[in-house]
Amino acid sequence: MTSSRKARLYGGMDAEERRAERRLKLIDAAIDVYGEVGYRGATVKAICEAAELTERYFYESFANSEALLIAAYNHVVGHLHEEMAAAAAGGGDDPEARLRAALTLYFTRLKEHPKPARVFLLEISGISPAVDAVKLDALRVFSDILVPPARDPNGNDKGAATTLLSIGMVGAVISIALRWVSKHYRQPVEDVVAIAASFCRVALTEADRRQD
Amino acid sequence: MTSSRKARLYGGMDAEERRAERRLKLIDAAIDVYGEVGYRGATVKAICEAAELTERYFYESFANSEALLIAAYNHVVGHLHEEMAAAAAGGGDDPEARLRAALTLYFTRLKEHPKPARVFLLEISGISPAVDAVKLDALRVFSDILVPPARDPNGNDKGAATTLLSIGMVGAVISIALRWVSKHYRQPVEDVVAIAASFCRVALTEADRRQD
DNA sequence: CAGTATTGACAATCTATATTGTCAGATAAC
DNA sequence: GTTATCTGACAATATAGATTGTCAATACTG
Repeated sequence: MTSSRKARLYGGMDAEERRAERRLKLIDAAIDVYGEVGYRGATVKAICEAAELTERYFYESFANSEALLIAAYNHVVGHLHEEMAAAAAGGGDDPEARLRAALTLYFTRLKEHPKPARVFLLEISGISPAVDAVKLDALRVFSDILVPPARDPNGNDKGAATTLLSIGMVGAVISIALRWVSKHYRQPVEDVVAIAASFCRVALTEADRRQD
Repeated sequence: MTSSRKARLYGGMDAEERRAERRLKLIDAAIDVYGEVGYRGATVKAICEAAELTERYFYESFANSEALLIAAYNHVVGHLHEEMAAAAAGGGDDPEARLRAALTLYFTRLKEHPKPARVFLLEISGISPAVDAVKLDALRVFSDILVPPARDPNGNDKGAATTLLSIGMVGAVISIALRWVSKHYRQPVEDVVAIAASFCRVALTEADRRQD
């Protein structure tokens, strides 16, 4: 008991730390592999090899492939959203400025990291209900960053029509991103941002109009 | 030779006709099954059972599952696009009227036929490069129906920026449709059309603006 | 009716991968 | 240096479904 209370150290890390490190390596490897061959083409074996770990450690951290996909997605997208939110905050109070700042960051990151880009744009669709739910959640966050939800003075939820506007906006931005990525980043970032912003403006102004 | 020139009739149909009929039954069954369990959840066996045919006939008409998915998709979407084009034509010369007519038809059909809707909205994403290509093609047609491509007086192709506008527009419309379908058609058709149209208007007006 | 083409049911095979299990060697603790 | 823990390689098993093959029953033809 006394000696087993704290796990033996390996490489200066206790059991928990080692586990966490392996988990992270698997997530990184997964992003790499998904980026190469797609989620469906990615085998557990291939991911483990890329992570320089064996299958054993895969099942130590994840119940199955899907769990890893979700973890990888959340890893990438969580980070991205934080950055976007920060960028938006830098735009001050002007909705238009916030929007452009967030979009600029989004498309810049997309261009800097093609493989993660593939994970959260492409690979995440239509895998399973669980994955869809995760994605849906992320898109809501994404939308809220671009165009913060307008609540009426009573603090009520926005209406169904406004939701569809958000959905459409995000759909447009994602589709543009997808195309831009798949065509190897033809246009400069600022051009793409301008085009995406024109769709976001619909959500911005329509939502106002409907609130009168 | 003389007697084998014409195939034996079964049920009043010659070999070719019977083959065509079975093919059609398989496509219909596939749409049904995809609508229930998704493309990935759909086994060859299940589709054959739904079609009241055996696996043999599956491989008679299709090289593999993917081929059937593509056939089913083209079947559904080809028909839809014809109808949309006709509806648009009924809108006369006014781009706005054409747009609304086409969108109204689109969302109306979506509501009338939930299962085919699932096939061409959801099931078609990220299966394989071949399927993606088919989808890409269909979306281009879809886009051209909603907002006919503006060609400059010299008949040149539209620019890359205009392409991204089309992509964004279609992305918005499809996303709205997806949500509307998955939430069981909450809003009336005309409301959804109005929202979708507001995104299409971006492509309409921006394309003009950029052409000056 | 005899003979052949066609069909339907289903078994056999094949492939691919996930998942679990084994074990020898390496590493840290004492 | 001895022992317990941990690690890496890899074998064994399980599953699922596609694809091909067999054969008797059925429907047509002349």
